[in-house]
Amino acid sequence: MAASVTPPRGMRDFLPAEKARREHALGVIRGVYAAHGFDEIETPVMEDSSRLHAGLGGDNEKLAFAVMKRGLTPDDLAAAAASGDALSLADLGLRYDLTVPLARFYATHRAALPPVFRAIQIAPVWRAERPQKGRYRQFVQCDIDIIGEAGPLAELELLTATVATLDALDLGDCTIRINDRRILAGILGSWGVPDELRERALITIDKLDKIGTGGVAAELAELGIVTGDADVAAELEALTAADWHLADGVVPPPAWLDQAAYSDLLALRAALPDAAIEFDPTLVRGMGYYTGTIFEIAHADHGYSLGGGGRYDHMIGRFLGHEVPACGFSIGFERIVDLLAVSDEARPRAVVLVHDADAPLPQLLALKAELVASGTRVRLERRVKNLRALLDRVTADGFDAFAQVGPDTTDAASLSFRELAA
RNA sequence: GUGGGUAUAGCUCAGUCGGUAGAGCGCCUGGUUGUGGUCCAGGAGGUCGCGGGUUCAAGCCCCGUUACUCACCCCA
Repeated sequence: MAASVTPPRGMRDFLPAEKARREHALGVIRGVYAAHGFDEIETPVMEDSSRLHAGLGGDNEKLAFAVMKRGLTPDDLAAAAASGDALSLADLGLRYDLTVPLARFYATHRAALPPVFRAIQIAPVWRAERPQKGRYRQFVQCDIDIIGEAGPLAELELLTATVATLDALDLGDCTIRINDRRILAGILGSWGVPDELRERALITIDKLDKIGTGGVAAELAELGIVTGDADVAAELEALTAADWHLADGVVPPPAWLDQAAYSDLLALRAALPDAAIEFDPTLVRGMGYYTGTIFEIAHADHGYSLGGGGRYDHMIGRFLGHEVPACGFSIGFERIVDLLAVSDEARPRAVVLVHDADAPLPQLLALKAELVASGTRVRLERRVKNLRALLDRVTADGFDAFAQVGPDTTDAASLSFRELAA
């Protein structure tokens, strides 16, 4: 078997059934997002290499696919080899998320955009990771972002639209975990964690559900992140055991709790009483650019998240020169598409016309044209020895009925359709 | 980047103690069957992922390698 015909590692072809399923889901997501007042945009799959490596992507920057400059000379190669900087051979790269391109897009087009811009981006991104279940090297993200709104209205609209989308997709048992970077900063501050170690500390805290409070405390100590006499394990224990239902809060509030941030989260929760939203003071998001609220979609049946987002008030300033507040929420399309029940959406009747190999082409085309004109989806199939295999296949492909075309068939009315059992 | 598993026909997979390659489905041909969703017979199709080694003999044992896959790290 020739190995050369497989798609690139971690990237996939989609057969008709799977493609249809994906497009259906995308249609639902687009529809809900649009109904909530967001406008879809598109940006190139590549960005300048320097922009992708500006320190905004966290670890994802290391996973970026680079695109080599055209017309490289042996001198260029030698210089790169001498400096050990392979990235100097690249001037472009494939985007590893949709947020960095959006910030660049906004900086470019702000004059043509409303003061508060609500964007939809549904597009593939690329990361050179080792593929595994639920993880690919090319995958689609469905982002909504609100740029130019500093207040909680942005968070509320994003949460509302996302919850409505998950609902419309009929994904059972989803919970949205929320936290605020300011709260995390408060915890780290109370432990005396120096600024330069905070990102690393957050990564460790993020493992809480896997390695437990003791494990996190041990790792923090091991890495030299917490050196003082703070009893990290005990505090984490108390913090995870506390009843955080965002109703009245914990009384009395812990000393490290950022009251302003916490009040904001309480307000969000109160404004969306029907949504399954849970405050989790240990929720961390990998991206370094978040500045305030952070969200993550958890599903009861899966260890990984189905999406996430948060507020990133300083990123656009990196491109624009002055600060513009922004907040976004992303659904990981690949991770939800497999969870969807196959929906029997209303679709046009689809029929198969089985004809003999020597059937006159004008007859077939006329029959097909007549049915197509009436709004029916039509597939022509040449008769085969074993009809069952053919009928099973077209049934699986979603066709509803079939008819045999004979010499006496003059128009669609003279066809005798038999329903295909689903 | 670190581990484990897998690799045999177009597809899904058997292949015993090492003895020259098998099944089902699909495909082709002929027949059968009320314009036929049935059944019967026959046929085509395989460098056993790739490269070494051991052996009289390797799909099977050993070493290497590649791909796929699952998990870790990290992430959606």
